[in-house]
Amino acid sequence: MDSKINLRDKLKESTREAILEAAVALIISNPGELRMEDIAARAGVAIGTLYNYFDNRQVLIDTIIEKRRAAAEEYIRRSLKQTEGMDIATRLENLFQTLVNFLTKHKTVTHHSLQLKEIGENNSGRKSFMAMLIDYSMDILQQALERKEIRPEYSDVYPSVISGYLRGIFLNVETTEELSGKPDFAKQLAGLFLSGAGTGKTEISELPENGLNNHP
Amino acid sequence: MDSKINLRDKLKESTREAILEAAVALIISNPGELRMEDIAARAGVAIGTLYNYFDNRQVLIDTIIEKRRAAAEEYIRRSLKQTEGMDIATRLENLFQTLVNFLTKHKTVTHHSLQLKEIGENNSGRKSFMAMLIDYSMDILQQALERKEIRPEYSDVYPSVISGYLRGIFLNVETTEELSGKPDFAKQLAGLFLSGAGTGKTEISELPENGLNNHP
Amino acid sequence: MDSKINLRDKLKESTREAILEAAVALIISNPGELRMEDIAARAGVAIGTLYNYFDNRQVLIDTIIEKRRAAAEEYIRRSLKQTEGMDIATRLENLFQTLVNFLTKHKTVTHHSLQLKEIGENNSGRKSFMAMLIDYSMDILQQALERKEIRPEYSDVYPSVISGYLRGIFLNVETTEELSGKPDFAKQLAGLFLSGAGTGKTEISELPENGLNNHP
Amino acid sequence: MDSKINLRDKLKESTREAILEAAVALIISNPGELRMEDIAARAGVAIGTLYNYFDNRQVLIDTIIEKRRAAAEEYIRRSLKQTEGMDIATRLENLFQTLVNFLTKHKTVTHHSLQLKEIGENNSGRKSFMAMLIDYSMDILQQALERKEIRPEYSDVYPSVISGYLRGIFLNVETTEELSGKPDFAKQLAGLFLSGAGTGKTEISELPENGLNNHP
DNA sequence: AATGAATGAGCTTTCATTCAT
DNA sequence: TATGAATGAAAGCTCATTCAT
Repeated sequence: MDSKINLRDKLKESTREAILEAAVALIISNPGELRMEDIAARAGVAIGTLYNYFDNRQVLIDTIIEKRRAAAEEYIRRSLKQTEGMDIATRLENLFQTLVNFLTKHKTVTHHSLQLKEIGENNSGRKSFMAMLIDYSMDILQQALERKEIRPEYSDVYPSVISGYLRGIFLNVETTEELSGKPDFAKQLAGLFLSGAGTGKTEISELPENGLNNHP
Repeated sequence: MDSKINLRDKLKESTREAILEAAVALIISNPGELRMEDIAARAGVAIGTLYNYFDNRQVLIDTIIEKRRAAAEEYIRRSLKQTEGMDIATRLENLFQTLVNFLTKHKTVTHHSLQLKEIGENNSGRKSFMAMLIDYSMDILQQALERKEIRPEYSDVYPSVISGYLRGIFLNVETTEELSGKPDFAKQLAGLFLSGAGTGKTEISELPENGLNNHP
Repeated sequence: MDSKINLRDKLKESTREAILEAAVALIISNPGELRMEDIAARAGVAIGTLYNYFDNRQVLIDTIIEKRRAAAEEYIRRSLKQTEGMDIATRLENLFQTLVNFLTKHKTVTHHSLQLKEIGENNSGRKSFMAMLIDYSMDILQQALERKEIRPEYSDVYPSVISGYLRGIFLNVETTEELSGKPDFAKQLAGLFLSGAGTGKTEISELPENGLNNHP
Repeated sequence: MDSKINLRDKLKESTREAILEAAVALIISNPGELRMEDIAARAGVAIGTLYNYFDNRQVLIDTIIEKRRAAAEEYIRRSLKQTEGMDIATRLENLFQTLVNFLTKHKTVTHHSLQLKEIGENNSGRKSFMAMLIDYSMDILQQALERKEIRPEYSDVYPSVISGYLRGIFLNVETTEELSGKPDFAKQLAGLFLSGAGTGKTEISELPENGLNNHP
């Protein structure tokens, strides 16, 4: 009787997973549309079954997004632990590389699940995923600032730039068909961030001066 | 007869504009929903009239996005012309500042029009807007490379990083209530890009070496 | 142009009426079920058209009930005015007869529309229809009491008994196929109410004494 | 073996009772809705179990109504036996008082079970309950007629009026919070029925004449 | 006998689009 | 050209009923 219950629970869990997988597959093949009927058909169950596992469409979508986010967080958290206390260059490279690795593995799903229009309607979508990444980044930068590994005069723009880098990685993985071929991508990003692109031929004018006037 | 036709065209054009303006107003007030009936009501015309000017809903949306993109392009093109031939620091700062200015002025509209769910379904949305910006940026970087103002060894990541900076600007404008207050934002971004964040305390390991092993 | 608008309004009104009539017909043929699809089919319009005239199913139903109630009230109010100030026998007979007449005319519809399960959910259903009738009856009895035409010692039960009489009329009309045949029905009701059924052979025991003990 | 079967039957019967009680409880708490799932949950059994005892939902509902009706019949039948052969005043008062007592005890259940929308769909609902009461009343009146205790000229309206009185009692119990307080209610009803409300100030015009003309 | 996950017909409601006036 | 009532496919969701375990 005990094994019977376990078996039933297992079946139940696999139905639930089948539904989620079907939904994910549909999101990938056609993001922006996700009909309950299609999910049911793809999962090989009746429409009513969907509602035995998820109260409504939005809950199903939120579940997918949250699972994805939790997986990403766990993946990244474990990876970043490896470089705890190390220097900024190492940590930054590791962060970038970890994100590349994760996105490469879950490319389309993560990308598309983050594009669902419903995302704007709950708070556990893109914002929290990015927020998590930025939080980790800020921790790293904070430590580096305390260790005087990075220049304090750019503190104001670090958040924007780092979030930009992260988004740049998203974009890069999305648009790059071949996942291989750019093994140094993360290292280069970290290097560029730390050492800058300039060759010294052109000096940056002092910061306090206000530069060009752009026309309205 | 000729002037009559012009007048008629002008009238027609103003109805068209009224429709577009109504749609934009609605997008701002409630992105993610855009009903033809509401657009017609707001524009003060009948639903049928919408279809006299736009074949269908998607065409109307595409028109809004394209207008926005074209306006941005014109704005940015004219601004960048001012720094043609100048040094990379000046040009980059100008590019960033121009984008800040444009986004600040058209904040909500650009932001929301880029969020419409329909965007994912055609190729003339965010991608083309970003693509335009990246194209301009690449021109600037290409010139800088030729002038040896920036380091060639990071060539591979410049596109990602620059698109990251641009996205960082988007994000910054979106989340910053006060448009003033960070007058040096663009200058700092340019400075960070060119001179780097590092203080030299930590050296970047040589590029060709492959760094950390992230767990699968 | 003016006539055009009028024509359109007229058409619109007739569509509205057609929908209501279709719904009423369906209620009669099968009370307890009322599908929007069937209403549309019977009215000869599309489902969407129903929603151009009524926000939702419940509003449509409420409209039917309210129309019926308003018609009844108007009918009864006008009829009762004829006997204002007359003696209780005349007024009571008139009230009963009026109700008989009205129900006979609108038999099934009134009956069935008052049975729709949705009635319990709004306050304008059976309760207000009966309440209206009882109010009118109480006015009549009150006047009779003041004129000493009826006995004050039964005051407590008049409301119950009168509402019972009214319900009895409902039932009688419902179950009587032939509307003719009982022309004296209302007069007899009034007579029975006023003069009682007893022949005097059996006296009613004095009121204050408490009668039989029923088993629990 | 025989006792084993009995035990099994008894167990089965108690499950059956649990289901019916659960359904009744739900009807009371929310008449107009009665979901099989809720009944099962409340009864502490699985949905499938409901179908082991009742072929379908309608049968379950009919069973509840029929049980209620049978209980009422038994209650009333036993009570009326006490006054067999007595005079009309006593018997009528007893009938009314018995109904008051029964309804007071089972107020909500009877009330609500008679409101179920499904009632309209079968013939064993309100009609049969009322029909039973009317049958008993008619027996009483028939005996009174034979004994010349009541006037034969109103014979036609006695059924309607009696059913009206009975309905009046229903209404009175439904709307009266305090069950006590009107100890003479039944007695007064009987008195009013037998002796009439009139004081003689106004005579009822002779019956055969047709009264007022109501407008169509 | 009991279970409860699975079923799917059926229902309400939405809204882009059409077309007669 | 402008109008807006009519359209109806499409979607989300419910719940009585079934049946393998």
